[in-house]
Amino acid sequence: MTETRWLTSDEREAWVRFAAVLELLPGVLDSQLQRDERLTHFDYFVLAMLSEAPDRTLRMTALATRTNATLPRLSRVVTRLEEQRLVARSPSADDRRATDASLTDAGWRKVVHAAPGHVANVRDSVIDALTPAQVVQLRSISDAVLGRLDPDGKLFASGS
Amino acid sequence: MTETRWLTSDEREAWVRFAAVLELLPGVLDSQLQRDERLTHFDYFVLAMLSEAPDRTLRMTALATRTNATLPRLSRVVTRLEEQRLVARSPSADDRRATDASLTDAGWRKVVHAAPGHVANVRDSVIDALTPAQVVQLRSISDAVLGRLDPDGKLFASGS
DNA sequence: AGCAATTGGTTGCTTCTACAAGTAAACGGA
DNA sequence: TCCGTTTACTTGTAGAAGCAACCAATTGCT
Repeated sequence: MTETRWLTSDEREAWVRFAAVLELLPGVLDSQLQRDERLTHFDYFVLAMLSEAPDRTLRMTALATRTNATLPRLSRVVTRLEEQRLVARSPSADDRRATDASLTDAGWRKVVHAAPGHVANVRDSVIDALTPAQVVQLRSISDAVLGRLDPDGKLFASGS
Repeated sequence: MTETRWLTSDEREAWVRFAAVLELLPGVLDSQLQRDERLTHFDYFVLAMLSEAPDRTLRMTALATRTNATLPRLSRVVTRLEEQRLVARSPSADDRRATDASLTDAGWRKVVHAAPGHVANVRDSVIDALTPAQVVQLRSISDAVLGRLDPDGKLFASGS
């Protein structure tokens, strides 16, 4: 164990505030969608990823990668969404181990209905609080951090 | 409902990446502490807040505010930490409804032991991925967002 | 003083997530 | 071709978080 490099005061101030955002923002995102659409943010994200995929269909593993979920987690979420008839499972044609998840018409309507409120919330909570320059900075910063968190860039098969 | 203001491409790129960070970072923070110290990040933060307080003691409500937790959540976490003898509860002197939470000596040693690894992880995952300029930008951005998430600034009684 | 409303905290219940184990299909040598 | 290994997914189980209901102490109004 080498000598600890403590944070400088600039670093500490940035980190403390960023950590607070990290703690608060997920709750804000979740509660708007929960209140207005009875969806968690993760549910919404799953539906949104499917809505952008060819045929509105993805294999479970691919969907798990895009949403950064573990497979067990995704499996349960898809089960729940399936019970609500927003998503349908079907065995994959080319690999009988695999399962495809597809957005149903009802699921598509749900995403379309939910998107405006969600976007408004994202604007309200984050984007509109920033200057255009800060938006660009946030992108670079997030890129840099993602480089550490997700070195293989698995999370970004598509631009989303 | 007025016309939806969709995100511009700059905004979308920033948001998608930031959302990914939001999804990944908590897990990274948690697992290092879990693995090395058997603490969640939230546990650690509770202990850290106590360690900085006068007499290493805070009222439950004050501690909940500083850690941005609901009181039910904090109550259970403190129960758990109490079982591990890291924290002790005592009835407050001036208000018999209130409860003070104090760091025990073992709790203090735990924080001191855990801090270097945690700081190293924060450096590794975030700070060292950024230029000094970006660290400053991150602070401003977080401040701006916090202004929306936490308009009353409850979260920042102390600088932490 | 006496009662209603508020504040401080804990607990019951339900939902969500993670980890680990289990099943089934597919691949890859000997 | 047969068997061991890997891949794809599901399920059992246990830990954590939120909401709402709850009790106890305090404050404020009359």
